[in-house]
Amino acid sequence: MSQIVSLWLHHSPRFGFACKSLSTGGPAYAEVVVAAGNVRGDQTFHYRIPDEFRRDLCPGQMVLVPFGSRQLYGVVVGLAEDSPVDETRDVLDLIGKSRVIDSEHLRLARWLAQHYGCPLFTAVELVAPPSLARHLHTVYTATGGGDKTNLLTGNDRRLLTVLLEHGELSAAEIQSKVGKTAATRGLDRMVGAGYVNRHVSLRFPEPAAERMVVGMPLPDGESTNAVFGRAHKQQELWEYLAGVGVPVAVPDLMRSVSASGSVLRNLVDRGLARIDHRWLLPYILAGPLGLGLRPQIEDDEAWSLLQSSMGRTPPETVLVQGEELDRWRLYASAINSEGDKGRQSIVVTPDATTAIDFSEWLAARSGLVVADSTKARTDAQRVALWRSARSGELDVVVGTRPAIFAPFTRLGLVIVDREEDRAHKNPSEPRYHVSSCAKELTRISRCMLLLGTETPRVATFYATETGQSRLILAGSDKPRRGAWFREGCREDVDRRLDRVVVVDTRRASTAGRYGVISRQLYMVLRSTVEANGRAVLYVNRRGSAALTICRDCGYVAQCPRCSRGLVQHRQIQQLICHICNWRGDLWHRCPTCDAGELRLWGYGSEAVAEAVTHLLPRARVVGIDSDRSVHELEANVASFGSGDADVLVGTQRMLRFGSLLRADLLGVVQADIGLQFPDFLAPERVFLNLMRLQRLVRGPNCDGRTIVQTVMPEHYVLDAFQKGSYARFFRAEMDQRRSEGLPPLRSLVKATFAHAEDSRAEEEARRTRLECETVLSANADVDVEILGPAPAFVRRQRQKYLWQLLLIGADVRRVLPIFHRGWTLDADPQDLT
DNA sequence: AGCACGCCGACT
DNA sequence: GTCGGCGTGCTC
Repeated sequence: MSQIVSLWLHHSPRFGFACKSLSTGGPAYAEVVVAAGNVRGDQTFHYRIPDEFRRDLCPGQMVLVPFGSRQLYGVVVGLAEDSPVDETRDVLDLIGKSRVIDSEHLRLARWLAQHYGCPLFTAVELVAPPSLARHLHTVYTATGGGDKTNLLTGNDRRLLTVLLEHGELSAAEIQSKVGKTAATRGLDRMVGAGYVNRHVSLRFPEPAAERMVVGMPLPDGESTNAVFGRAHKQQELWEYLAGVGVPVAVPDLMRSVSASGSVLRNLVDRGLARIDHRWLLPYILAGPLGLGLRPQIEDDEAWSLLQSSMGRTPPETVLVQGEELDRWRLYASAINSEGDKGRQSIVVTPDATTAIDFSEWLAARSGLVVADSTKARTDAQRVALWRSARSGELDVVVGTRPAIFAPFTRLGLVIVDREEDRAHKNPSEPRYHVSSCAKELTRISRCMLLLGTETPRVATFYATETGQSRLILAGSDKPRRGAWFREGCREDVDRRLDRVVVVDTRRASTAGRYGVISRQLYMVLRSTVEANGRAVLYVNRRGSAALTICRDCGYVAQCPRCSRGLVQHRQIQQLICHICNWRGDLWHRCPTCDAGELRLWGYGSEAVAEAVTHLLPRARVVGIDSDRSVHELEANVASFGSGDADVLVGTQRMLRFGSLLRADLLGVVQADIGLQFPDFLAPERVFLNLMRLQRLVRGPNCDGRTIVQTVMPEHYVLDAFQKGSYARFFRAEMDQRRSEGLPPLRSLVKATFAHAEDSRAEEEARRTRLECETVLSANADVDVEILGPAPAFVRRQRQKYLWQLLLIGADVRRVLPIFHRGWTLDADPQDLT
C-alpha cells in the first residue's frame, strides 16, 4: 500500500483578491517556516490562507508558498488573525492533508533555533520526518487556461502540447521530452502565467517487504484426504504450514518443502493458504509477544528513590550515577513502569554499539515494543520508524543523537545514557547537545528526564547542587562513591587509592627510546607482562612524531592548508595533517636546504609502540588508532581480549571498544595535553577522559593499576584523579569557573568566522562585535560579555583563517540573530579551539 | 535562486 | 554627473 497524501488545487494569483467577508471562519493567516537556506535567524513569513484551506490548515502542516520569484515548500508553525506585514501573498497549496509535526515538537524546534542560533527551518528539519525534501514529488498539468496576452514561445507551446498529451508529468519527465532548457526555464514562467499547474505531494517510501505464507484452516468438517485427494505436494505444503503454526517466508517454505511456485499458487487460490506482506523492519526488536521477563530490581533503595521522583509534578530531572549494569537495571524498571501507564520512552546512547546492546537487553526484559533506531539504515526504514513512533505502535526508541527527536505523542520518560560522552553533541549545525534538548523536551512534554553516568559533566553535577536535579547513586559500593561525590577526599574510604600513581616526567628518569616511557612505568609494565597480565597504554596522538624539523635550517613540515605541522606516520610512510587530513610523502631530506638530518619533536602512538617493543622484545604489542582498517582493529582487539597480545597501545579510538579491552595496567603516557592551553574547558575534558580510561582497569570484576605521566602533577585535575575524588575536582573547577563568571553559571556561545583572507576575517569579527555592542547598548541591564576577536587556536584551517568571538552571559541569545552567513555558532561548546 | 539596492571607481 | 560592476540582503 503506497501512502500518497495529496490534494489537487489550482495555482492562485500573486496577490489574493478573495474578499474578507467571504471568510468561512478559521484564522486568516498562516505563519510559515520557508525552506530557504538564507533566511536569517528564526524568521517566519505570513501568508493569507485562501478560504478553501481554512478548515483544514493546522500548525505542523506542509504548504507550498510563493517566496520571491520561487515557489517553495514550508511548514506552518502558527495561525494568526492578523499579519505583522501589510502585504501578504496566498498559500498556494497544502502538501498532504495532515500535519507532519505536532505542536510539542514545533515548540522544541523554536527553542532549538533560539538556543543554538540556527535558522528555524534547520531546526524544523530535525523534528520532521527524515529527509523530508526527498519525499516531495512535484508534478505539472496543463490548466487549459492561461493569460492569453502573454505570447508563447515555441518551447512553451511544445511544453504545453506535451502536458496536454500526457495529463500529468514530473519535471524530470518533462525534461526528457522537451529538453533541459525548455523545461527548467519554461516551467516556472508557465506556472506564473497560469498555463501550467504545479502540484506537490508528500509520498513516503515503504520499506522492502517479505512475502509470508500463513496456513488457513480446512473447510468445516472436511478431512485432509477429501480436500487434497491426489494433490500430494499441496498437502505436504499445507501440513508443514499447519505444523509450524506461524507465518513462513516464501523462500524458506519452498526450501523446506521443495515444492514449486505453482503448488503454492494453487494452495492460495483454493483458500488454504494466505500470503501476507511483512515489512522488513530490522529495528523492531520485540513485540508484546516478547519474553517480558522483567529484571530483578537488585538495588531497592535506588529504585524507590527513582520511583518517588517519577511521581512528582512537575516531573523531576534525575542524575543516576553508577556502573553500567546498575544503571541499565534502573532504566529498565523506569521504562517498564512508564510502559504500564501507556507512556513511551526515549533512550539516547552515545554510540550505536551501546544502543544495540541496551535495546536487545531491554527487549528481553519487557513486554514493550522496542525499536533500535541505529538499525534503521535505509531511507525507507528510517521513515517507517518515524511513522511507527508517531502512530503509537512503538513503546521505546533506543538510538544515538537523533533518537531524541522521535515523534512520540505519549512521551513519559527520556533517558540520556553516559551523558558526559562528547558524542552527545552534534558536530554540525545546529550544534545541539542531546542533554539540553532532552531537558527542553521533557519540560515541554511534562515528563521525566533521567541522565545516567559514571562521571558527570561539571554542568550536570552543578544542577544537582543547585537543586535543579536530583542525584541518585545506583548499585553496590554506594558509600565509597558517595564519598567521592559529596564529601571530598576521604582516603580511608577508598581502599584502592594506592592503585593510581602519578609520575612527574620532568624529574623521572626514562627508559628506552624517545624518552616517552618513564622508568616507573617501565618497571610496572615489565612485571605485568611477566606475570601474564595485560597492559593498555594510552597516547593522545597517532603517528610517530608530531613535528619533523630540519636540523640545519629549522624548516618545519607544515600543512599547505592549515597553520599546523604535519605529523609523521612512519608505518604508512606519510606526513598527515591532523586538522584537514592532508597527506604527503614522508621526506628524508630537507626540501629547502637538502640536508639529510631531520629532527623529530613530540611523539604519537606509533613511536610509543616502537619504544615498548624495544624495551620488552618478547611482549606482543598491538595498536588501536584510526590509521588502521576496521578489520585490523577488530583483529587487534580480539587478540588482546584473548590474551594473545600483552600490550595494547591505543589512541582515543580505543575507547569505542570499552569493556572488550579490560586490562591489569593502564599507562597514560602523557596526561596533561590541553591543560596548558588557554581553554577553560580543558581540565574537565582531561579529567573525564582519565576517568573513562580508568574503567579499562577498574570495574565490577577488575582492580588494576593506573600510572599517569605528566609534567604538572600538582594540577588539581591530577590531584583529584589520583585521590579518586570527583568532589575534589568539582570544587576546584567550580572555584575557577565562578571567579571568571563562566559556565555553568552563565551561558557561553563560541562564534567563529572563516575567510580565505586573514584580515577580512578579523575585520568581520570586529564589525560584528561592534554591531553586538550597538544592539546591547540599547538595553540596560543585559548580561552579555564579548571576548575577542581573537584568532582560533589553529589559526588557519582548510585554507581559511578563523577568528572567534566568545559571548558570555545570561542573555547571549539576544545577539545570536546578528551572526549570519559565514559565521558558525557553537552554544555550550565542548572546547574553545 | 533572483532581484533591488548601495557603494565605489571609471568614464562622459 | 552618470553608468555599471560587485557585494549584500531580502523574499510574507
